[in-house]
Formats: sequence, C-alpha cells, structure tokens
Amino acid sequence: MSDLRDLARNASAWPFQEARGLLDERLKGQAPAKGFVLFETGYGPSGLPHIGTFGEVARTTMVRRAFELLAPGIPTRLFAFSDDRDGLRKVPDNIPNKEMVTQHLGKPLTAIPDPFGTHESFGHHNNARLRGFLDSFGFEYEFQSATDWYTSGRFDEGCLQVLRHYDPIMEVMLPTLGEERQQTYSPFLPVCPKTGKVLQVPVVERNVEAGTIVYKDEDGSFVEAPVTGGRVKLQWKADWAMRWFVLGVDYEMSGKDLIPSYQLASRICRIMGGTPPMNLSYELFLDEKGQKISKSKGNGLAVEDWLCYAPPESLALFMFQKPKAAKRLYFDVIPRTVDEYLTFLDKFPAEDDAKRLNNPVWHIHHGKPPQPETGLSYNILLNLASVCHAEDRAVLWHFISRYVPGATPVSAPILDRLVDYAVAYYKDFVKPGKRYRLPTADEAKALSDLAAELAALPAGSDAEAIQTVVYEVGKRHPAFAELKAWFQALYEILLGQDQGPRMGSFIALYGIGETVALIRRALAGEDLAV
RNA sequence: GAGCGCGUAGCUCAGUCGGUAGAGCAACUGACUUUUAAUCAGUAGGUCAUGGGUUCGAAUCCCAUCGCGCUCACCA
Repeated sequence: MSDLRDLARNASAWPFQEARGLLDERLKGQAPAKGFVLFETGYGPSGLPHIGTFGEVARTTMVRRAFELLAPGIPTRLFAFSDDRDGLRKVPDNIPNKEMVTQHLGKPLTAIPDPFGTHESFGHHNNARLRGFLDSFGFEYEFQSATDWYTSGRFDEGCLQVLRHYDPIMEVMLPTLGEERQQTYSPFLPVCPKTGKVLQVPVVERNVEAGTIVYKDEDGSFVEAPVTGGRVKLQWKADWAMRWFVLGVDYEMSGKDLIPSYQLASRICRIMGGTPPMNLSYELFLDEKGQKISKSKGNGLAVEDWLCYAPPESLALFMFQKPKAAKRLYFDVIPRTVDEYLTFLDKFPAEDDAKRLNNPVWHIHHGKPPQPETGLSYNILLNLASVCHAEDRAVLWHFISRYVPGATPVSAPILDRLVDYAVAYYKDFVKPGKRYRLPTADEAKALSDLAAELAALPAGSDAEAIQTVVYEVGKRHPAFAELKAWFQALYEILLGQDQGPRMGSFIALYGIGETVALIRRALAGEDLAV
C-alpha cells in the first residue's frame, strides 16, 4: 500500500500535482491544527446549480481523493458554502411570483419568502436545490449556510478581526475601486433593522473596543451597529477572506474570472493573520462558437442536457480533462467524451499502478472503476439506434446481442444504461428528422409483393434468407432500374431516412410480422412518423 | 491596460514528469457474384504558429515574436 503512496508522489495527473502542492507547500507535510484539511466550494446567491457547479465539486473531490492517497493519516472535509446571506440584487427571470420577490430586493436571500412556496425562504429553497443537485451525483460534502454562520455568532471573531484591521484592509481595497465607489466603500454591509435590507453605505466611525461601527443610513441618519451577531455581513471580497480565516480553508478552486478577487481576498486574509487557501483557477466553458457560456444567453449545454444523453461519469471525465484550458462545451462533445471514458475504462485493468493513477477513471471512480464490458462504443450505439428504429430498448438489445454474442443487460450494465441514452438520443434528435414519404404506384406494387413474400416465409428465417427475398422482389419489379433505387425506396418509405441497415438483418431483428405490418401501414397511406 | 489560455493531418482534437508524430471523422483504392455500412484490407495527408536558447536529443522545458480567444477593471 505504501507503494501506491510513493507512486502518488510522482503521478503527473493534475489532481496529484495539486494534492502534493497542498501537502508540501501549504501544510508542510503536517495535519493542520484544526485536525483536518478543509476543501471548500462556494455558491453565489443567484445560483441555481449549473454545469460549473458540478465541475467545481467534481474537480475539488478529485484533488481531495488524491490527497487522501498521499496523506492517509490526515482527515479531510469538503464544505459546500452557500452565500445565502447576500442581498438579492435583481429578480431572476426563471421564478414565479416575481412581483412579490421584487418587494424584497436588497434583503438577504434567507429573509425573502420562497417564491416557490415550498421552503422557509428563497435562500432555503436555493440551498435545497443545490443539495439535491449535489446529492444526485453522490458527492460527499458538508453543506454550510452563510446566514447560519453569521447569525449564530460563529463569524463574530472574523468580523471583529476585520474591524481591528480596518485601515490596512481599506488600503488594499480602495485602489481597486472606481472613484465613485471609493466614496461609499466599506467592508461592512449592515443589515438594516428597519427595512431588513443589506446596505451599501459609508462607515463614518468605528469603535474597536465596543465592536461597533457607525454608518450613514439611506435616510441620512447615523446608526451604530455591532459587527457581530449577524448585524452586518461583509462585502464579498472581505467576506471570502474572513471565511478563509475563520474556517481555515486549505484549498479552493475558482473560475479564472475570479483571479483578481482571489488575489485581493488573499491579501486581506493575510492582514487578518490568516493564510489564504491554495487556489486553482480553472478556465470557463465556451460554446460551439467559442463564446462564453452564460445562463442568461442560454447558449452552451446544461447539465440536464448532458445527463439526458450520457452518464454522469462521462461528464466527470470532461471535467477531469485539462481544467486550465478553455473547453468548448456543446452537444457534439457528448458522444465523444462517452467513448473516451469507455476507452480509459477498457485500458485500466491491464495498466500497472503507476499508470492507473494517471488514468482519468481512477479519479472519476475514486480508485475503483467498474469492470470494462463489451468494447462497443457509444457512437456505434447511436448509429445503431438511428438506423434500426430503436424507440424501444429491446430492439436495440436484439441488435447488440447479435453484434456481441453473450452480451445481456445483466452482464453489461454500463452498456445497458447507454442503450437507454441512445434511445433518448434517437427520440430527440433522429426521429424528428425523419421524413417518411408515401410509395408511388410502382413502389406500392413491389411493397405489396414483398409483404406477401415475407408473410410466406417460414417462421425463424434467418437474415440471409430474408435478404434474398428482398433482393429478388426488387429484381422482378422493372420500376427499379438499379437495385439501389429499391433499397432507397424502402428506407425512405419505411424508415423515413435515405440510408439504413442491411434490410435482411433489420427485418430479422425487427420481426417479420412487424415488418409486414409496417409495410401494410405504408400501403394504407398511414403516417409512419406517428 | 493587466491576467490567463490556445495555435499539432482537410475538420475536431489526443499526445501522461523530453526519447522516431497519433485517434476519430472526412478523402482515396480494393474486397464481399446483394443497395447500404455498426464490415474487412490498404493509401495519402503535418517544417507540431515563427525565431532563438537549454539538451546527446524538444510538439513537450525557457525566452521572444506573430495570430486567435477569453477574463478582469461597476457587482457577486
């Protein structure tokens, strides 16, 4: 086992590089005084969970697992921290009861009634969504609420520390702000006792002994408030720094848009006497055209889109690959990523331990990937679903068992799941593109002939025998100068596409009786698309 | 302006601590006395953006240049 640990010291996969940096540079090889290593991921207030949320937790977990292999004696924890004390700045478009929420603008999310009517507050609602999302992937984490930390007094010491170091913190912050904002900036945002809103107002006096500040209220009056007990929250960069200080966060990732914020928060954290966490800034995702993905634009892919057509492991692989390179995230990458996942899975058993630690599936499955199965790729499955009318998983399985003898849903559970994804893909992308046409008079004659011949075949005829029948029927109808036109007609009329599978194989698996029925429907002028 | 990333085959990209350039798709050739391709065999295509440096050896490490893109300068 210690061998594996040695290998982990040399593994080049990025989670190991990160974990080594954390252990050697930040921790100097020792468990921190608090007794465990703390990983953190943060969530903004507007935030319904999205694909970046998944990426951040998945990647942080990969570093955490790598760390655990490197330093098995040091416990680790992962906090998922929700900024639910933040004031709501604007009403999201995607919620009900917007008028009601509008009346509460500026209040902490946890002080706004839940527009969905299901939870104690809007903040609680979003928190529940976040947790449900993370739980659906089986992530191991501990949820934390900013409101909770502030109002319970657990942030008191942090807020007092900011008060004690007010001037140097202001010196760091002010040069980064525009002239106008400099006039009103303070790291403290009081929560107004009258309106309940989070105020961005100037602080005119500070009393370190008493632990209070005096601020100029929106109505012009001066109000003295303690910085403790949740009466103030901190402006976000100071908030971030204070949280690192109080919790002792050791590792936190963030998008590259937060690089300047991270640097600023780090300086504040040091002023307070803390050590900022080790940070990895990952690249943002781009859409097909290389534009930044944003929820408001609606470009790019949502997690739900991905998970409709591919398993979460493939999404985890996407997150594992090159976190520091801007990656295009659009539909076409899904099948490719699934197949890369399958390839890595296939290679894993034959690899030695050193190679295994660099294999993405080690990181996706925490060192214990499932057994590889049939070697059948997802792209093949998708093609198969497209050509064989696969609205039913059973139809697809018929084809698969011919292609991979012995494969069953029980012996190949991964493939079995992929079958469902392929069927979903077929229904959503292939089927709508199908254009069935009615047969011409000549084609109708030939089809009628074919139906009769097929019906006359002995039950259990094999694909070759059926193929011969199809071929001969086509040959004896002079309407088809080339046989190619006959097959083309079959595809267009029966399958609604200009290409298709070898008809003999298709009919054998789809069923002779079913095919005859399909032909009869076409002859009757029914719409096969229904 | 500051920061970050990218530049490898026609297209999309791999390339795991430096050791003779790879995959998928596309293209081309041939095979299966049956269209088709989830078939098989084979072919072609790259001065690894450019110029230097380190090295016995560089797509890989360092520096510079060019090109493309993103992020941040108000808020979180």
